[in-house]
Amino acid sequence: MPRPGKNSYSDQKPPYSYISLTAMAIQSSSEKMLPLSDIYKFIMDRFPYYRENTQRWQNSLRHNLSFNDCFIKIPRRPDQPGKGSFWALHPDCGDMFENGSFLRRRKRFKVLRAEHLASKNHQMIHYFHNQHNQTKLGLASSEGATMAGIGRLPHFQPYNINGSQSTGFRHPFAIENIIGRDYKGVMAGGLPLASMMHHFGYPVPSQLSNMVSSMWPHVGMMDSMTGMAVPQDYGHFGVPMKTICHASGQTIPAVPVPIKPTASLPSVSAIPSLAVNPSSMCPSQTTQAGVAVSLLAQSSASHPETKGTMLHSVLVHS
DNA sequence: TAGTGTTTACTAGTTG
DNA sequence: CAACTAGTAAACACTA
Repeated sequence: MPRPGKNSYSDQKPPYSYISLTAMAIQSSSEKMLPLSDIYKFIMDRFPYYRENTQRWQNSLRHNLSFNDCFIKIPRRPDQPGKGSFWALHPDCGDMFENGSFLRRRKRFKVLRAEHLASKNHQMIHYFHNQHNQTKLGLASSEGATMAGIGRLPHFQPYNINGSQSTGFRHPFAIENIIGRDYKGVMAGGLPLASMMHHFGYPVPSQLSNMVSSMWPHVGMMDSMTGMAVPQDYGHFGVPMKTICHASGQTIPAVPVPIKPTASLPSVSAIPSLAVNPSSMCPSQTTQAGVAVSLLAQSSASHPETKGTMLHSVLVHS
């Protein structure tokens, strides 16, 4: 990577693959699906590098959308006139990048043929249309998830039901998770940033997020609570950071939980720090964490293999 | 007609 | 070193 301080980084190529960039764009949308033109726009808005050679990278991006099973095409409804379809993330593609590199996945996400047909052409469409309707109706998230049959889909939490990201969960592809993601279980919370930097050849989140904020200041900022980068627009719960938890004026250390499930990972109920004490948290954090833990417990019961992933976004008051 | 979507082919880099 | 992933180019079909 070029050294900071020299010229501007804004026209440097971001350290993300097209898959990452596309996923970020999709995850940034309120309905978790975007038409191609809006994906282009998201990328160009945030990464000046992609304001040039548009034909080249947009062709590549379209290739990725078609080629990779992690993206699903959602046909427009009659009340959504326009060109092209919407693109969304496959619910099960959440941990493709669990090795921490957003340039290269640990494995290509591939759905089984039968699932491919069913899931890409029916179930997902059904879900997204349901989600849209429930968003309009303001149904509770768990209710909506059940109705849409998405409760069976472990990685895909129904964000933005009720018009806000109220569950406290963030899809692993959410831009703030991609940019400011925990690295192989490193605890960002009480560790001096400088000491973390010595451990990895590739930037750990603090490095990466510092780099990102210096290269692309319009993308994100450092989260004072976690040392992780978050976009300027959102905190970890999809609301401006100021509104999250500063009632007492003090910063509350947050402990990102390793995204990768480990053999030693205790059950949710066995994690002392997850025994959330509502009185010790600000209201929004209480609600968010409560819902998160509750959903997590639900999901873990039926999908224990996803526990680690689900835990990733739960911020724990230490 | 421009934008969108699919497919094939190739190169380069990474991983096991 | 084989297998894999990412990026790129290009051809072609479809459609608003």
